[in-house]
Amino acid sequence: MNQPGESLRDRKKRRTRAALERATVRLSAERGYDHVTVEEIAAEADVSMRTFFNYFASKDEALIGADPELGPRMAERVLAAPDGVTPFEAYRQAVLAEITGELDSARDLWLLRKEVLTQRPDLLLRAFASSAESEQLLADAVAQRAGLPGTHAYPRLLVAAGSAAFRCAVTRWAADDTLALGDLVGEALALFGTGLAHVPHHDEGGPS
Amino acid sequence: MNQPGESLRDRKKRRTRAALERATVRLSAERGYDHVTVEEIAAEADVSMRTFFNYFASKDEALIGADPELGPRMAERVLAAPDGVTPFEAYRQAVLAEITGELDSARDLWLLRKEVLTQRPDLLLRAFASSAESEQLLADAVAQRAGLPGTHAYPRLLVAAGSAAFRCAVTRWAADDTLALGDLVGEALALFGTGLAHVPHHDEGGPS
DNA sequence: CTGCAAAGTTGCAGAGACTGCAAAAAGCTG
DNA sequence: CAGCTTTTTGCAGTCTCTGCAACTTTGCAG
Repeated sequence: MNQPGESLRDRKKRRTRAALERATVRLSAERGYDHVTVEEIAAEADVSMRTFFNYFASKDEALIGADPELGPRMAERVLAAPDGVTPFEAYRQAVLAEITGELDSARDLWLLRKEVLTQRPDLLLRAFASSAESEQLLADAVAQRAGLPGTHAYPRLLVAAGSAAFRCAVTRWAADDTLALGDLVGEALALFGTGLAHVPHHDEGGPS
Repeated sequence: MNQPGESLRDRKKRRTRAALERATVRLSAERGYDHVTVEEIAAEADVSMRTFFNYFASKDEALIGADPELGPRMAERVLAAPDGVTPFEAYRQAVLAEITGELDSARDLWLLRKEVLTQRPDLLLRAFASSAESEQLLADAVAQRAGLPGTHAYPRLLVAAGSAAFRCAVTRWAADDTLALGDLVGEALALFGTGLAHVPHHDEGGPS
């Protein structure tokens, strides 16, 4: 009875993961990240502490809601983009799609995360530490699409630029939430696209 | 008797820090990063474990040899560049100067680090996690130089691009050490300078 | 429905990173 | 030497994270 949809098992797993992520974010926003123990998070999600670590390799990962399928999903998106689209553009679309999807389905969580990250900016950087594997995967996809050997700098730089863009965008978003996170990421990627050699004009918040 | 040079205290501190860094790198290269405990590192450097944590906030920091003065030093370099030099160029020079200086004074350590990072690429990413503060400092310097408000994306993106360039360069260097690390960083920064929107030509290893 | 296999959960014991505190040691200065 | 500041150290304790083995839940086929 294993419909393509989801087995009971899969549904439960998804719920547990979501509960743990949610508990981590909520409690951290409430009391501060390091005044919350994994034990408390697990209790809040109604599982044992040991189970927490079956889902997330670290507290950091849980805070950011690390998704093991994100890397593969984005890689697929990059490869699936229509011909004639540049690797940069394909990657850019993949990033933006991922972000709008995330904000669409869990905007409330991101608002709480923003609180936590405002207090502890280093957590954002740390959260990306576990994504080394995903970056590799994505870089390979970009390389394939660009017809470059895996040793070339370009693919790695592009995906590294992507996470840098995301990080900077979140930081700015946290400081001034009148702007949409998606737009900020878009702006950052645009700058990376045209190059940083010259300083961009200083017409902030001008007419759209 | 406090000559502008260095007091005995300062000299000892410097030596202890260097010994800890060196012990961390050497033992990690020898046995693998997580088969080395802080206790062993401290013993190797002839200090107590508690002293290790007076110098480095984490094992990660010790492996990479985190230097508390690096941020300020680079910020100063950026601000001290002659007028007429673009912020990008000033930053680029600061990065390259730092790297050649480092390789000049401790090439052997970097060769060992390369071994460790080949086994555990995620450590490179993690090592940067503690540099959030430094990045902020540097971004402010770049902003000042560029005459931009601290809220602008450009300065943050530039310094983020810098660490991305460094990370990617080290990764490539680890995979193929016929190339000079400094050149790889330079190449990466050049790509960020001209923009990632178009795929660069594929003439690897062509005539210098 | 029943029994079996696969997948997931749990508790436990333990290693090891890291912190706060206060005492001891070492370097500095008059 | 005496007094002061900085550094080192030991110790107790908290917390993250892991391996292991028992136990429970789900999926499935007879």
